[in-house]
Amino acid sequence: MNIRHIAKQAGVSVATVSRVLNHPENVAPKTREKIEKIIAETEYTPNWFARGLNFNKTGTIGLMIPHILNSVHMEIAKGVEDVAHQKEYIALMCNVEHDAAKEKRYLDQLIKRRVDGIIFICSSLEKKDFQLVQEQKIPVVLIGEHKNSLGLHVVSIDCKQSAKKAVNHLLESGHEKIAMLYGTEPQIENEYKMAGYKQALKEAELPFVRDYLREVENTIEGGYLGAKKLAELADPPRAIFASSDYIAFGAMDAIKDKGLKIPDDMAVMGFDNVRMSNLVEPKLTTVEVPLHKMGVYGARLLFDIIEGEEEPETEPKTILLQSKLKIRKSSGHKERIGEMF
Amino acid sequence: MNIRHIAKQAGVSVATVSRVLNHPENVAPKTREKIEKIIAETEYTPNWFARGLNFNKTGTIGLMIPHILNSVHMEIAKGVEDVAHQKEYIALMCNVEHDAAKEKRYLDQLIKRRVDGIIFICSSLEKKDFQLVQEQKIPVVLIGEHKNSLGLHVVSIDCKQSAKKAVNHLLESGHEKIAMLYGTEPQIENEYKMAGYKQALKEAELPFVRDYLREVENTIEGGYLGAKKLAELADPPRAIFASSDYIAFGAMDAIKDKGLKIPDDMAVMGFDNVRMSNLVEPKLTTVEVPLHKMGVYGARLLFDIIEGEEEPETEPKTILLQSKLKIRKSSGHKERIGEMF
DNA sequence: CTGAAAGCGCTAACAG
DNA sequence: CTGTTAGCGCTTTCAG
Repeated sequence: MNIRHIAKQAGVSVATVSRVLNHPENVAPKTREKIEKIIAETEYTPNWFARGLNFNKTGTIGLMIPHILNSVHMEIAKGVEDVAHQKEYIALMCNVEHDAAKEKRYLDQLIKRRVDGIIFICSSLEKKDFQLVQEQKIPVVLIGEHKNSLGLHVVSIDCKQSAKKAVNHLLESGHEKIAMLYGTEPQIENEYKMAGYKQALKEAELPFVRDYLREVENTIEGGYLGAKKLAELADPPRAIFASSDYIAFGAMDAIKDKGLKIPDDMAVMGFDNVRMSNLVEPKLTTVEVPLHKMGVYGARLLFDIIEGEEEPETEPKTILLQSKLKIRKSSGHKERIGEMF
Repeated sequence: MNIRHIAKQAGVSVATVSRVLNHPENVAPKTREKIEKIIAETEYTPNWFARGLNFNKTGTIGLMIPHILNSVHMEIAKGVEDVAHQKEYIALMCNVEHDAAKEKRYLDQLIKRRVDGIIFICSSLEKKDFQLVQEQKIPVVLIGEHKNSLGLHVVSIDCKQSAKKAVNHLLESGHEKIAMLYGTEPQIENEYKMAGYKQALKEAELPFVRDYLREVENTIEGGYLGAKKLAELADPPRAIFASSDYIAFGAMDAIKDKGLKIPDDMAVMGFDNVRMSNLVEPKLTTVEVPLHKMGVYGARLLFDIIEGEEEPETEPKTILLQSKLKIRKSSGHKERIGEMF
């Protein structure tokens, strides 16, 4: 069923049918109605490839997701999908699994498929890969901090400041021996969080203890293992700042398994404020990150560029959103203030 | 940069270039190498639309996901993506949000884009929608039980039996007043789970109490609200069987808020065995569902059909996978048996 | 307002 | 082994 069938049935040329599809205003109402009727009856839909061949517009954006089983990333993805769907675009979600090679492979696919734009969530790609995309004039937006973001639009929070805020809260709650469990992935954001941790300690004039800083897999299991090691130290810390809630969940489990009490023996602080963080026991103090909003803002920015509102040569934008402390029981704050801020 | 540029640079015809791309064995080694070199240098990639126009094969499958923030669905999706990626296919993941209209919209898109196959996870579509797809000769696999699956390949567990098994466990643990909280979505599977619940009661010759059966949103919040109502009943149940772990999590939270002890005052049983289910307190007894495996099997089945191993007119297959009880503390089993089975 | 025809980039049958 | 050429289905000038 193609445009010629329709044309024949309507007794017009293919050009006319094409017109009612693309510029209906240039067709006489009578012929237009006739053609529209036939189109409806036959449920004809123009061949997508033929269309793409002419337009080089696909109504598709690419979305790189570090890991589709991590609800932090999926919250962001949901934000992107929400606006994409509303704009009648479709988002090709790519499950990158924190693997630069896989991300690169997906990137090639996306370029090949001529997507109209790409959003990277916490990408692990390097500058030269992004340049590849820019050469193709494909608009790009990064969500999450990135070292190589120069020249690219970015939507993010300030990881370093947020981490600092978190550690400061632990300090204010009376802790001095504070450890940090930071995830291997996403690498760059966690480096910034680590920097925030170190700076907070420094400003408090506390020594930096090498043993208190551990890299772990960014999973519940990673957190479990990391906290276990910390608890087994000769001089164990009294508080743990985890770079993600998942790590914190694992840490809490390990602490309990060691027979220690949270927060009395060891306090825990997470990062992200995923839905489960106030269902574990004790409820987890954490840093609330506006995940969904980041996705929405990122997508809006991308569509502004795609739809040409934004001049392509304009200065790249960096949108920095605010994080907030969510104070709950796990951090052992002195007063019971519920959820501050 | 198109095939003609390459042909010109190599001093050959476009046909020859096309050949080295598609049937390199039919090209003289010398010319082939020359052309391959130029292709590599110029980083030429054939226009995807032009290709699709000729082949009507896209290297893409559609994947309908009820809700991308629900890790149960995403585990399945991950299974699908794993095999798709390995087969060098790309999966268009569609976030349906339990909304039949949105699912239909996505379906139209997928058909328009000529995907090579579609996998539906717990679809809410009706028979006639599936017929639409079958008319287009697009292979389809359903993951999750479905009333209208006749004539379609299905990969699933037996929800009714699994639910029955769950309720039986509660019965064996000494409970008699057992309530059920079932999620609005995915509708059909939950109907089957409910049937299992009813049958288990019947076989135990226990009365069915209308108030003990509540429909709630399939979320933590839904579970919270539902359990709260149950706890406020004049004659409250002593155990709750939830149709999903998320509902169970919410229920546990509500029970605790009411000042009741789990499992002594009220036992809780979930369904799915999501990662968090042994991190809540007490650890949640639940039904383990082989989510990832379901995705893998579904995808394999689909690719068998796509790649023609499976004759299109063959009898539709139904692959039923096994669920298992995961017995933990929340159900209040008499003996401490750890995680049975 | 409508039709004829060129062309988008690629593939494959056909001839050589 | 390679080139010519006719499509694939659609859009869009250009004439009329």
